[in-house]
Amino acid sequence: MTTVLIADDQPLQRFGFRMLLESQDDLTVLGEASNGSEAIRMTAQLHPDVVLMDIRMPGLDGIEATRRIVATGDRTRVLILTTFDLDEYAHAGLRAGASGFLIKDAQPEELLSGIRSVATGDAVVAPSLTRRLLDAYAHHLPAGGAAEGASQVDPRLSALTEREREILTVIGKGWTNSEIAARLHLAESTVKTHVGRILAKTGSRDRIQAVILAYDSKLVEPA
Amino acid sequence: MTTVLIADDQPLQRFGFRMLLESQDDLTVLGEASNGSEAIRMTAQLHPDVVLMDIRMPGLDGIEATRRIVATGDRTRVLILTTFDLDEYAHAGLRAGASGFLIKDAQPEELLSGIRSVATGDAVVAPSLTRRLLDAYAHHLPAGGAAEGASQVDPRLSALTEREREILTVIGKGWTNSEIAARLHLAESTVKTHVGRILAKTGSRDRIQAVILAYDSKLVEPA
DNA sequence: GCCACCGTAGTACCGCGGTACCACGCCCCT
DNA sequence: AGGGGCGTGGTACCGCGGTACTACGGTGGC
Repeated sequence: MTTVLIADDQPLQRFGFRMLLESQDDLTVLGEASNGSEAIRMTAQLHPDVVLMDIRMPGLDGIEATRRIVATGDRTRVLILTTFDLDEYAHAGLRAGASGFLIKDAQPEELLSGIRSVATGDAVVAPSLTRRLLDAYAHHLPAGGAAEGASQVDPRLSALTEREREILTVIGKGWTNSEIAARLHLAESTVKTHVGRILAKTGSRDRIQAVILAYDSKLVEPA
Repeated sequence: MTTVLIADDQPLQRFGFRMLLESQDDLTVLGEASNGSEAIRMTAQLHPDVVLMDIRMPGLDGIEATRRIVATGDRTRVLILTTFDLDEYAHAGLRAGASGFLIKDAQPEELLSGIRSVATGDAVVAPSLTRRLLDAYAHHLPAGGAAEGASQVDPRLSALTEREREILTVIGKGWTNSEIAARLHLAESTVKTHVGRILAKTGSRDRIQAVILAYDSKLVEPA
């Protein structure tokens, strides 16, 4: 028997998941959490085999919740379920230690088999994401290494090197590539290389997403 | 007995809706459509009392499907259900003739009562949308002027028209021109015209500066 | 009745941004 | 001595973004 905790801020979505899971003999829903903090608390208390985790939740989001749950060393596995197949999320989610990543745009059967796979220790990634994930990881692996303390660093930035975070900061200030090159005494091609890696690592499709990330992660502060 | 057609491209979402609705004695699900065209065809065939319509669907979207269903003059009512409470959607949806507009971030009871209201000819709008809808419709009358609240609008945004502020908001969310066009039902050239005027009026050299402005002026909030 | 503004839409053009791929020197670790 | 990560730099290509200009229907003001 596999036990599951549902973490999603949308009541209707939770309801659907619960109905689907409980229609299966081998799956039991232990509870429902509507945000990240709740998910962490309930996981510590109920020790489910699998947490079905939504990313977008008020307060503590699914990525951060995943990180903390995985950090406990408990045997609970996290399967992230999101509406969008943005690599940004996939990256951050997998870096956070999730065992799987599926998009909600999936057949019920896929979700069920995903849960069963994750419960037995396997990993699952939505087909539509697999390719891009491989590309991104082939491009460059994490490195990051230490940086354990780091405290309130946004997990999505954790893969970036020192220099890359610097560049991201000025991207967030709206500088163009040529401006960055001039003011940091670099060749524009170097700047492009950095920017490319930043986009790949953070899963941003263009510098605009990176600007938004810089703001959301408080790398740059609103004026 | 109220009959319902579910139109949503996400199988899991449909499953949840179906389970919820069928748990009620007075509601029957006649069928499920996974895109707009299917919704239209099935409506013409099954004549449900209510169509539960998602906006984002591949091919023909929910707005256009709503328009065509309403245009048939049939007594079928459309209740739009969307993930986001963007006013663009609400506007477009209600203009298209929808009888209601709810966000998926709702309690199951709200959805059920919404369906019953719409079936009896009433209209339903999600509480979080009501205010903005009223604001927008008020603007329809006297061209703003008063705007008693006036709130804390950033002076740099004061030259913008209502529509331009809308566009700037989604620019701030990182949408590309083509995404804006698609989701707001505009031609890309129109979007470019708007963007160009926004940049000119705000003194931004590119959309990146506009994104930063949107954050700094609190037009969009950090996640 | 006319004019100004707004929202819509189109065409044509060009440059920056992003990608793909390659390359080299430095430093740290084994 | 090797290897891997990092920062630097280069070339080539292409698509999206932004500009310039035009146009037209609707609405509200005068």
